[in-house]
Parts: sequence; structure tokens; C-alpha cells
Amino acid sequence: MDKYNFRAVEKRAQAMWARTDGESKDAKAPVGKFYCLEMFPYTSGDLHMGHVRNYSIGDVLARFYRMNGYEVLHPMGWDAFGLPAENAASKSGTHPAQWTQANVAKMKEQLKALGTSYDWDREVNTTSPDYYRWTQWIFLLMYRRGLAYRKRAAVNWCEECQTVLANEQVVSGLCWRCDTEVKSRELEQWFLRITDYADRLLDDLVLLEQWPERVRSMQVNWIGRSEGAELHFPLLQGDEEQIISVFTTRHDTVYGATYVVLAPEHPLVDVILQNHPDDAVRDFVDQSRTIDTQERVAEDFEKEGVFTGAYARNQFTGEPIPIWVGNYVVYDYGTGAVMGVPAHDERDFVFANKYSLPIREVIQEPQRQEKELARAYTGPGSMIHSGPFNGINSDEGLERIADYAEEKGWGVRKTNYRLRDWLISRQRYWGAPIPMIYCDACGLVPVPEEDLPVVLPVDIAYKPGPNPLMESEEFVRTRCPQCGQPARRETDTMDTFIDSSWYYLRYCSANYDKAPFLSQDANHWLPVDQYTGGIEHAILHLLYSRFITKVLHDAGLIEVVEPFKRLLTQGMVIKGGAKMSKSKGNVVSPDAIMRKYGADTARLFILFASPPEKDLEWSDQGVEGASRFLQRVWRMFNQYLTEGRGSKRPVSAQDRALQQELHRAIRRVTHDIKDRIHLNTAISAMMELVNATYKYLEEESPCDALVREVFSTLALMLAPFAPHLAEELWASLGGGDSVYHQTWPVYDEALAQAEEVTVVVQVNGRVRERLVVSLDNDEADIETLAFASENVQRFIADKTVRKIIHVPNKLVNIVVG
RNA sequence: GCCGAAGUGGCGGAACGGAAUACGCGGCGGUCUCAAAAACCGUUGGGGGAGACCCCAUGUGGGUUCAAAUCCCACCUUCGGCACCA
Repeated sequence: MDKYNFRAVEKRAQAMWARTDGESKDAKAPVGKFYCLEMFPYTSGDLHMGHVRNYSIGDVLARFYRMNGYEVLHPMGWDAFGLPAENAASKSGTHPAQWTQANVAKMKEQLKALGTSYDWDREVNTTSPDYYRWTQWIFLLMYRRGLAYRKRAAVNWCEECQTVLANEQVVSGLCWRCDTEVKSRELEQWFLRITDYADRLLDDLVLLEQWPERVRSMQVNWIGRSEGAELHFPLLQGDEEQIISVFTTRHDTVYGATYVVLAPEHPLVDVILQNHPDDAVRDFVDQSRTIDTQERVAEDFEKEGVFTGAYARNQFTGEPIPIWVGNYVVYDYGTGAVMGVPAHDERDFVFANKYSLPIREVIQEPQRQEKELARAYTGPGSMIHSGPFNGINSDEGLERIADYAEEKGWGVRKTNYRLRDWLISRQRYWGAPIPMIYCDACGLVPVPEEDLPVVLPVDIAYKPGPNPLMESEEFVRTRCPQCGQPARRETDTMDTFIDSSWYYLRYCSANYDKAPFLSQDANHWLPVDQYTGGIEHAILHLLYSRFITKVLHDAGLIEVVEPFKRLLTQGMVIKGGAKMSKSKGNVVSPDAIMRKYGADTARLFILFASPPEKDLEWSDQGVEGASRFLQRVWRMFNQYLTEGRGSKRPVSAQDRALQQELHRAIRRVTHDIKDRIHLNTAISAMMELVNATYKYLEEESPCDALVREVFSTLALMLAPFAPHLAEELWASLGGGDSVYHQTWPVYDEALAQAEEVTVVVQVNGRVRERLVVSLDNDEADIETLAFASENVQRFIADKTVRKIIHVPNKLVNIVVG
């Protein structure tokens, strides 16, 4: 018996696709459009198993929708700017451009070997001037719209990467790329005003019904909207004009505010120190200011404070209250100052007890027994000691106090966000240059659109160390577009997350050279119907892309407000319980697997082993199993078609049973791909059909027409998963054209229905008998049969029948007691 | 601490109010073979019983229901996000 030769089969199929490339794109009279997108890879050099998983899932969907008559956009490209290219260049002496190009070539070959069906006519590469020209264009658009600006601020600095990082790129105090501890540095940098969009980014999450809950919740956390009020506490001594503003979400407790605390960095601290010089305070402030943010948020960090000697007025009570400086107050958040309400805030309670500050209860805790307050009560309750608000419930008090504060001018309603503006400057070479010019006379001048792209010089000798752009006279020296005088170019490049935050738009008009994209193309294809990629981008890439989409929408360039309609975040590929990594030595190379078993097996295993969104444990035996299944299918076809044992004869019960299996399989495979994207169960449905067919073929005389129907359907259903084998099987059935030019099989509900069903008979919910009866049998007859069962009778015995639950064609439950 | 996800055979997982353990892996037995591999067939949650059958089991404990892996409440464990955020 011949063995299935995957090498020959894959070669034949790929040669055929190369010939017919482009044909499948032109669906005649499409039933609709389907934009099927997978996150494009960073060009690190090799495809890893995570990519194989990602792109296998996407390819199944693209092929499935094509066969279902959709006009499918399934593009691929390269996220190719970035630091690893520079690091590799430092190590090997290859120019980042060369390194990148070589990697693109290799990865593209690997993708093709995997049998993916990308539309390579739309390939994009973020390092190509044809691409980053438009990245720069988008930057200028944002600059014009007041969304790109420079400011001096404390920023995250990674010593290893020699560049600054956005907040999103600092993961628990470490650089997202190299795990180096991030330091704070005071620098002037470019920012994008993503905070202007905080509300919309948060509110529009409800539109993303087809996103995983956890991604949405991560974005909610990240944006961190907090609604409250800013309340004013005028300084009593010294300069009466000075006001301390505090942010609070519990302004209902303001009558209990017995002190205020300033962050050590707060500017008023210095003002107070001038009026109340005190060495102890000075020392405390100086010391606190040097403590690292990292250290400050540590679990065991001791909350400490010192009284400044100054007082402010709580305008609600009219009382003077002491002003403290506290090392736990974060200058970056809110106003950098807080009011202390020890009775109703846990931190304040601890702080007040430590420094013997007065504690005043202003919310009555319902049903409290003890007279003494043992800990802060943070729940709602009736307001007390709160002047005109006594007796009001604190929930309502929030509104009433806010109104009162605004009326009196003692404060305003205020919403705060955790989200910070997006820091996009990078002191790196391998990125898109920020298209700005510094002129001594005119100041900051944007590069005129017609001068784009600002080309990244690639003919310079790359060497490790600081950004070589700074030393490139040729790059830096330019003329001011406004006055024509000599000027300098910005040498910082853009965060590569900008490149990837609009690539899905570029695909729509990949070869258009007058604009980043044509609105009509974008409006045709967007939103992306199905976006597939790793969970690691839950915040970074997905938040930035949503932001850019909204900006482009506001500029009138696109209709959609959200770019990705349905999101699938695939799980990691792990081995031995850990993520595959070189350092752990548990990496399985896709090349090796494809060499040994072929692309179809690699795809099938990775899709079968786990549902897409869960982590997938790699199993060599599982790969064997996938390979065995494909062999089994191939052998079944080969054997039957060469032996030709089929015959024409009247339809038997066995024929009917197989036909039923067939239609059930179509129903399940279709539903599992389309509605649930549970590709593992779709595959198991096909396995069941193959098992049933093997059993059927063991019979004396299989019905030829039926076998051929099963075979051709199987070839069609297998096509998205094992594209090469499917092509071979289709050809073996005499189908001339590619299997992808066929339409997806349709199931017949009536044929999927069995003529005989098993009805379960329960007594008090426990199964006691199974009846095989014809479909839609008379209910009374079934109940008679049920009661006739000896075993059922045993459990009914002398008890009284209280109730009979009858679910047609499923079960009868006899309740006795 | 807050938010989210998940706990099912030896393993990956299926079922997501109506037969728990589909499918695959692994194990066991068989056919073929001098033998092995491959392939094919059968079997495989635990316990009891000669057997018909019975009992127990979906992280733990309650609840709703004729019926719960599935719905509700509480708890435990694991993973992920956020966090002196006022």
C-alpha cells in the first residue's frame, strides 16, 4: 500500500496556486466582504510556533469565507522597524536594513511553505519609504490637529535600549522588550494627545461586543477613568491667594477632612517652606523626592509624612486644618494633593493614627455595634456632622456636595484618568523620522507634505551607540521651509507602534501613491471583520490602533470609529508548561516540523490541540496523531478509488446512517468555524465522519454515489485546514478546478436528522432505561414503553407517580415519591 | 485590595439545563507477520457484583430545578490585568 507523500502533494498544490494566483480573489457576485486580518509579524528572522498558530487560524477563516462566496481581503506585511534590527547590526555588522530584508525574505518563504493564502499584491513593509512616508503624513495630520506636541516631562528611560518608552511599554517597572529596569528622566519629547480620546476609547468599548471580555477589561483598567471632584483648600498663613486643590472621589466625606497632604514634588511645598522654614520638613522633602517610583509602590513601603507648620481652610466646615507632606502621595496623578478623611479611607486612617491627627466620622455605618471606630468605614451611609447635609444618604450626598461646591466656588466636578499621553519619540536610528524641522527664526516647523518622505538615510555606516542620525550632517542640515534659512531636522524617530497602528488601512490601498489610503477603499473594507493575534497586544497595539482610527475618522478620512469588529486573541504555544523560549531550550522549530510531517500536519495539529483562545501545550505525540489522521483520509480515498468496489443499489439503512453522519458533520464544521471559531471541534467532527465512513466501507457493497458524496464533501471541508491534501483529494475525485473555486457544502437539516432516536427514561432524574424509537413517536406510546421496562418498574415499585416530564425525542423523567 | 478568565479521565480536551468523559494522545487485548514496525479491529473514569445491574465522580460547600459540569450564592486554587490612583 502506498503512503501519502506530503512532499509531492504540497509541491503540486503550491505550484497550482502559483499558477492560478489571483483567480480566487475575484469572487463573482460576492455575498459580502470579509476583511480577515492577522497581526503582522515583527521581522525577527524566523517564524515561531506562535506565528504558525496565528496564521493557521487566520488562513482557515480566509479560505472558509472565500468558499462561502465572500469577497475576502487577506493581506500580510512586515512590522520591520525596531530595535532588534539595530542590536543584530551591532552584533554582526550587518546594516539594519539588510538584516530586515533578509528576514522578510525568509519569513515570507516560511509563510508560503505553510500554505497560507495571502494576497501578496498588497504586501506592506513599514520600513519602506512608500509606507513610512504616510506614517509621517499621519503624524503631520495629528500635529495640525493639535494632537502632536512637545513637552518637557519626567519620562521612562531604558538604559539598555538607549531610548525613552511610552507608559504602555513599561511592564511592572521593566522595559517591555529587554526587561531592564526603567529609570525616570526629565526630557523634552514628542507626545500624542491620546488622553483627549480617553472618554471615547473607554465608552466605545461597548461597541466591541465581539471582543473578548478580558481585553476590554484590560483597556478599561488601563484608561482608568475615575469620576470625582476637585476641591479647593485655601492656604491660611502666608500668601492667602494660594489654593490647594485636591482630587477626590469621595467628596461626600469632605466634612471629615481633618488635614491635607501634598506630594513631596508639589510646587506649594516650596512656597510653604519659604514662609515656614523648617529643616526637618526640608530634609524629608528632599529625601522623598529622590526615592524611586519603583520603590514607592512597593508593598512594604512605609507611609510617612511631616507637618509643614502651615494650615489650610476646609471651606465646608470653616475650620483650619494642618498641611502635611506625605511620601505616599503621587504627584503625577490628580492634583498631587489629597484631603485626609481618616474615618472613611483606610490609608488615611492608618496615617492619622500614626501621627495622632483628628478622626471625624461623617458617614454613619449602618448597624455598627462598637462605639469606637476600629477601622475606616468606606461604604455608603447616612451623613452626619456634615452641616446642611446631615441625614442625607452619602450616595446622594456626592451629587449634592458637588452642586454645593460648584455653587460656592469651592470646587468643581472632575474626571481623572490613569492614561497618559503617548510618548512617541525614540532616540533610535531604525524608525520613521519625525518630520519636523527646528529653525532659529521660525521655531518648530513641520515638513511640508510635498517634501515627504523624510528619508531615513540607509547609506550611512551603522555602528552601535547613540542614534547615528544625530551625527549625520547630511540628514540634520536642511533649510527652513518657511524662511529658507539653514535649519536642523528632528533626529528622533517614531515609536514603531505608530507604524502598526494604521497598517490595516494601508492594505486597503496598498499601491496607491497619492495618499496613505483611499477613503473609498477604506470604507469598503473596514472594519476588519476578524482580527487574530496574541493577547500581549491587548493594551499596546489595540489601544493605539483604536486611537488612530478615531483621529482619522474625525479628520473625515474614514467612516468607522472602531477598526476591529471581531477580535480573537489566541493563546500561547507552550511546552512543558512554559512558553517556548531559547533560554528554556524548549523551542520547537516550525521548519523542522514541516520538514518531517508537512505543512498540513503542522496546521492540523496546532488547530486541533486546543481551542484557539486557550494556551496550547505542544505534544510530539499529538503531531503524530494529526499526521495519522491525514494519512487515514488519504488512504481511504486511495483505496476506495483504486479498488472501485462501489455499486448502484437501493438505499439501505446503513446508507441512511452515513448520510446522516455526513450532514451532521457539515452542520457542525460550518457552525464551529463561522459562529464559534472552535476549530478543534470542527476537526473532531471531520474525524468522526472519517471513522463512520471507514466502518461503512467495511460492508459488503457500499453505495458508490454516497461514498463519492462523502468524499467530495470531506475534501471541501478539509480544504481550509489541510489545503494541500484537500487539493490532492479533490483532484483524485476528478475535480479539475482548484478546490477553492468550489462552494462550501450545505447541509440538509432533514437529512441530518436521525430516523431513530434514543429516548432516555429516568426515574427521579436518574437514567434507568434507554428506548430506541422512531423519530416523533407518539408520546403516549413512549410512556407506555417506559413503564413497561422492568428496570423502571423496579425503581417505581410501590411509590406514587407524581409527575412525568417528557422532552420529545430526548427523555422521559418519571418523578415518584 | 479591585477587575477578568479558568478549574472535567493518566494527558490535550468535548458537552455549556436533558445520556458527563465526544475527538485525539497514551495504555491494554487482538488481526496481519518468523518477529517487529506500520495499519486495521476491539477495549479503556473509579468502586461493587458471577451477571442483569448498582453506587460514586466535573476544585469545595450550599441553593434553584423533575433534571446542574452548565444557573445562583459563598469559599479555595491557578493564571492575567490594574493598584499607596485619593
